[in-house]
Amino acid sequence: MTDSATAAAALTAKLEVRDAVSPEEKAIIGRMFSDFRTIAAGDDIVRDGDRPTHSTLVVDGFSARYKVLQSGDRQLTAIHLPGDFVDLHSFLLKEMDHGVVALSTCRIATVQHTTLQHITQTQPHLTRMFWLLTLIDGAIHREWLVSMGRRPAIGQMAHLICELYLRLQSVGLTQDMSFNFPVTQVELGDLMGLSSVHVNRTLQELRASDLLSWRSQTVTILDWQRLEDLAEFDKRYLHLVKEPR
Amino acid sequence: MTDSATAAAALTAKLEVRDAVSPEEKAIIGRMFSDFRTIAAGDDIVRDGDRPTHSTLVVDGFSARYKVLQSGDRQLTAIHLPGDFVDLHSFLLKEMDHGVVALSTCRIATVQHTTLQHITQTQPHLTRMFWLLTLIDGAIHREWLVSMGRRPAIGQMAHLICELYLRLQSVGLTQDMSFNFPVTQVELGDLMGLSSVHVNRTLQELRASDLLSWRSQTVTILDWQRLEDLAEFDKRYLHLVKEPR
DNA sequence: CGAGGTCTTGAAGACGATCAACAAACGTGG
DNA sequence: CCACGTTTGTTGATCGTCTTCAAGACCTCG
Repeated sequence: MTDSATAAAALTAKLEVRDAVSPEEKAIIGRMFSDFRTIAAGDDIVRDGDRPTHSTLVVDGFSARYKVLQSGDRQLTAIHLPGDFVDLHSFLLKEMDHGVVALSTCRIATVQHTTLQHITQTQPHLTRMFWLLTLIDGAIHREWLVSMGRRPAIGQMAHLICELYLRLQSVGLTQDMSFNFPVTQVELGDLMGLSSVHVNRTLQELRASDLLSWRSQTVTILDWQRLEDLAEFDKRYLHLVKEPR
Repeated sequence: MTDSATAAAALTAKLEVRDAVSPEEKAIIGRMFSDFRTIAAGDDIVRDGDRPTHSTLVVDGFSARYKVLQSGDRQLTAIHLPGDFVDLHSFLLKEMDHGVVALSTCRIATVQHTTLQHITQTQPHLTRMFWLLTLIDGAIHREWLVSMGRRPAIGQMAHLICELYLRLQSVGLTQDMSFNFPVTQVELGDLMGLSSVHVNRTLQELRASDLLSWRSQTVTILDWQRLEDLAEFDKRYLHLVKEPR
């Protein structure tokens, strides 16, 4: 499969979970990506303050949005899986107000903003689908706010695992109850607003309760029901429902 | 001024901060609202689980998005000022994954989703402006994630005050360095993921440092520079820049 | 003037941070 | 394929921020 076809397939898969994608739309998506590149883990995909002329899609690998404070403390505000745009919002926001870092080696593809502009002029339904993608980003942000504000660390961790499992499952990246998740405990801490030491202890608690196992970057959920209960996980916020939009 | 004109003016003001609005677009906005209502403080404007057939704009008053956990703990995930849509996202997300509550008495107006649908079919630029509004919501969510995850309570509080000041100023609702903010300390706690007791002590600290005063719902910023420094506030995330979108 | 809500204060305790050290795993080059 | 260096994970001890609980003061509004 060509790079272009792989990128298109990843995006189309994500869209088709939520609505029908017409042959014409598939053709447009099939032609829209260019500039395929591989980014090393730890490198920036987009930098804070940039004014990109294109938006970037993750074709393979994990990346994250982040902001850094003067103290050096870092907060990751979103995590991107294959098929996710890392900065579709830069099309209209123009200036990046955060960076995007590759958490693992990432294969990426880009769409020119001029192409997106043309789509908004001629493809109302496809425009709404892209708008929808950014709305789901927002819904996830809200759920993370609840996790950070009101869930204890173990509930927050459980919630994150539930979310990742469903998001990965929706794009075919789970095997039974497990998935690959190549992040360190420091990164997990930056994701959840915790110290890496506390992440470590929280994970031990989850393992001791036989809720999950996590070895060599593979997470296996051992008891979905109890994990979901612990997290008070309600998947409606992921909007994994296929209907006309 | 009629209800319809007031709603249109509030929305247009917010849009014109970020991009030019054409006469035709103004005319469309002038006709799009209906169903003007007043909501009492504490009442829901939209309920979790609803499938609205319209989106709601706050014309006057303060409201907030929220989720509630089984423990009864509540987290507010966004605050809406006059001119803000509380659920523009329901147009595409379809099902509400959170509630929206009036923090003060609110005057609201609604737009039918069929009207929004028609706009997306015929008004590409206006569609992008509406999309932009939801993207700014997302940018604010991200900044709040940083606040909750990595800022101490006093920095988080300072950051919130800075944000509110600029957002209110951009729609003409500040007087010099002060603004009306009708929320209780319990609600502030729900906003920031803190207990009301800690909110109280944090506010005392801000007052003792002569950074702000807060009496009878009026916040006055006494030293913007030091407040901004304390918050590490960088207003770029509000995207208060007028440019073609 | 009374009543309910809101703010304030104190005391005690929990959750998570920090610091420091060591163990384990990984990957890189020889 | 082993050796070594670096990154990552783990543990213990101590500290600090924020929570909880409880009571009293204040304020607002009917």
